[in-house]
Amino acid sequence: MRLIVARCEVTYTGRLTAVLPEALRLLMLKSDGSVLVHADTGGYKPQNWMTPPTALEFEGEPLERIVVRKFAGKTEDRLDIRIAEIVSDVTHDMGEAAELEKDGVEKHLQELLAGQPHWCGEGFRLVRREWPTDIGPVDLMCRDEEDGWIAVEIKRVATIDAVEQLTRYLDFIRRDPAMADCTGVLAAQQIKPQARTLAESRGLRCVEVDLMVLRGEREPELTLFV
Amino acid sequence: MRLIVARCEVTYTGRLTAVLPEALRLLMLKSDGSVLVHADTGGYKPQNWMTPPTALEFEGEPLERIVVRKFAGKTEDRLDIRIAEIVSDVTHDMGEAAELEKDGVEKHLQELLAGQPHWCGEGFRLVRREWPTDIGPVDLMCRDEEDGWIAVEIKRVATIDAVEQLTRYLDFIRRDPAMADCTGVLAAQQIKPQARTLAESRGLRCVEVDLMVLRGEREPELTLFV
DNA sequence: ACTTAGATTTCGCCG
DNA sequence: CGGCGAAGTCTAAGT
Repeated sequence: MRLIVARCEVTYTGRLTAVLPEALRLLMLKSDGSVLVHADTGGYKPQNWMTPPTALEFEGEPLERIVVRKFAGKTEDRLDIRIAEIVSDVTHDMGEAAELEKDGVEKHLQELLAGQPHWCGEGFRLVRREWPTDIGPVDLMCRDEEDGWIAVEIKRVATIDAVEQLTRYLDFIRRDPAMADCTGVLAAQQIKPQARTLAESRGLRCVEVDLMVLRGEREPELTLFV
Repeated sequence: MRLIVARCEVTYTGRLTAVLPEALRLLMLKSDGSVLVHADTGGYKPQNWMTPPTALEFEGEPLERIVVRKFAGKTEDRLDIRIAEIVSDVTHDMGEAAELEKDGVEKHLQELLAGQPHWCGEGFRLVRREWPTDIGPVDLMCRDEEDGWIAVEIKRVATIDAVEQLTRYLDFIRRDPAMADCTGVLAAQQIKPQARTLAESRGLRCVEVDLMVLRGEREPELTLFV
């Protein structure tokens, strides 16, 4: 990884046009071809960047210009870095960094709900996970106490997109006469109000689930009015 | 900005739990409180990070541990960096970096079309931008020469999602008897063929607009057959 | 190569 | 402060 601290002006042309006026910034050139331009503020995002694969071109001695090119389809993306002054320029061999181990993403929610489908609805039994349809798999397919079919879409945060997704699945599932009365449940850690509005306007049930409760690490909230 | 190249192990707990095994990485500590952990590969994204506002805690001399805390509502987010070996540790005063000037995003398109709604359709007058519905605001609400209502959805690149979005808005708008005959227009710099097909099958008009023409920097194309 | 869906999405705007 | 939608979203997985 090459780290250059320099006073520079950066121009991006591609999907849009963007110009960064001359200022002191960090240029991060990764060994996979990534180029990131970071300011001292601005948080997570680089001010400008190019994702791999890229072709780099260096001009000047000392360095005066870096051109980063990418051939993405018909249009060429280009990052043009004009360097006015170099404050620091170091290269570190960092080798291979181990992968990130994550826990708590949507997949885990699906695993937990598959094992305890009653959190999706009273008396639900799991038929199978990743129930296939012509347009992709539904997260869970369940049956209720009256043997009715229920397709369950699981999200960490459910937005309107999730409602559309579940609606599409149901459209296809119901084409099978045996499942014409299949209903839908949207299960998520958090359901956005507008997603709930849309879901209920389409007759889809909404269930908010708690990861801690699913893991048995917290008691479910008591129902005050029975 | 403080740049530390170090062999370290990083643990994140918050919205999920993630562990990075010990390896050589770049730690970027920005003056706004951002902390980014970058590997030499992996492109654009940091392997781990925390966005401002944060509280940093340093332990050991030489540095052995950095704890980054964030108080986001009810749950505390925490990044725990355990440093095994420091390869480099430098701080640069980068001052204020000028803002990024972007050009060609959807907002500009909406501003320009709001000022010249006739590009969306003959004789259109703007009623308001960001017309509210129960499921979110429509980009433009217009009336035509016969005082008919038209909802306009604006996109940089219109895909099927944009058609679905406009359809949803119309479903809700038309529930008001006074607007039951509201029609829809999809306006975009580029309309994908499948989006156009779906839109027209639903009776929605499609308009491709040219940013240069809207700005008056280019003459509109002549209509060959009048 | 293209499409789809997830993401600790992040970010900005408007209520 | 929360909700919503755009983003040069990025990225990984499936086709």
